Amino acid sequence: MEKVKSKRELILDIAESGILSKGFGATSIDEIIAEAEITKSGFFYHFKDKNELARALLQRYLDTEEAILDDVFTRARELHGDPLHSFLIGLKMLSEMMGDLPNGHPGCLVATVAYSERMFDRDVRTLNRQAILIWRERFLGMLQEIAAIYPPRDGVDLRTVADMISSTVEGGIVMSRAVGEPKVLAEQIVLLRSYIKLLFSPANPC
Amino acid sequence: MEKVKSKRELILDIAESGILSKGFGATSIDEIIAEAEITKSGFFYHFKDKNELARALLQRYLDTEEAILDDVFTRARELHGDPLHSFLIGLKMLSEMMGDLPNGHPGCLVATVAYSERMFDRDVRTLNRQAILIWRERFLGMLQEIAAIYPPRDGVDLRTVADMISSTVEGGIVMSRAVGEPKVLAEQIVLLRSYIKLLFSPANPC
DNA sequence: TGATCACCTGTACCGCAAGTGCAGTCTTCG
DNA sequence: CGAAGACTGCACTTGCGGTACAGGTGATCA
Repeated sequence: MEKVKSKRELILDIAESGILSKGFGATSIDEIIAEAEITKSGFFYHFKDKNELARALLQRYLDTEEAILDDVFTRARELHGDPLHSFLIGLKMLSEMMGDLPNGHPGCLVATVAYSERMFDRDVRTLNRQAILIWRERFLGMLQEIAAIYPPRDGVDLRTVADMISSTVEGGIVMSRAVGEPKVLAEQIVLLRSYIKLLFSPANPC
Repeated sequence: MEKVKSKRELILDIAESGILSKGFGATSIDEIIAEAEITKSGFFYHFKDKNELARALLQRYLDTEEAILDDVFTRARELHGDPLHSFLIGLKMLSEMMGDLPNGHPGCLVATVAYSERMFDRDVRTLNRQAILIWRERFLGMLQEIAAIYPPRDGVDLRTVADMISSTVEGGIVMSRAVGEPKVLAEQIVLLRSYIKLLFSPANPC
């Protein structure tokens, strides 16, 4: 029984892949309903307009991203009790995960929303903003735990470093897509890892 | 005589600000011609379709970006003869420049193209790819010059570090826009600078 | 002077996409 | 049986991208 998947979920799947490859505006409802084998009325039964589709899509996307991050850093912590080392392991796992995607990372909906502000309503934009802030807090918590044991070099603000994690992923995705080299994203995460390592390794004032 | 600006340039200006705030698909030709006070025929006289507008826009954008980078790193080199120090000065200047933009960075057309692949034709996508590769070579050249004097820590590939410069800017822009905090971009460039500094500072094997 | 050209205007039209509205249908479940 | 959930079918509106083509106007140049 593969047919447990509801039409609603099917619409979300089709819309997501369309939006990530073509953008929100270029993914037509006609195209989505053709692939989902439903009618236009069927579409509007589930979503009152395209913005509601965007909202549902973003929410679903953020939920799975959060689950992935939870999983990676929980497993990393199981492999090493030390906060710094487990964080570095987590970043390595993240990098490998990104490198293993056959066609490269499909793109981040957060960036899609960020780059088409006015196409989305307040709700969608707020949801997007909240997601970034949640990532900021997540990574900041981990960094503070690290900093309590390994004092970081002066002059760096931990919140900025926390943002750097998200920023590296977003930037890496843009670069990978623009240049057509999926490996770029993985490389950038490795470089980020190298920075974190340097940042928290004891300064040796020879 | 302010009227030296041709209608063509005016169209490009209006289209650019529209695209950066709403995305390519959401910026209608009707809207552009209304603001430019020309007719639809006038628009299609200059650009045979929307894709040609995109191509011209991207080309113009890339030219000004290149001019800015040239200017910043040339001035930085005049301030300090050493490649590492002048590079660090250049990054600082770049960061300050980004922080000084009153409404934050308006967004990068390269990312817009990267995130709406299928909306643009081959020409536009190739142009976009070339731009990233040019940036890669530019920064790689500077990094090699630095590495010749200050041997970098093992395990880092200079090409990846070169990509990191572009990646940081792209990621920083996405973050700034998504969260509504213009300063994030400037902060991320400062952090990148801090990494470059650590990377090329002599390792002290105490 | 008048011919040419760049740079437009005006009008009419096409097809597609995003909706709106609403009546009807099939299925499932209490 | 009846009600609710998950749709279908169809007709219609608006806006957008684009085409086609017939002009118009001011500057430049032989």
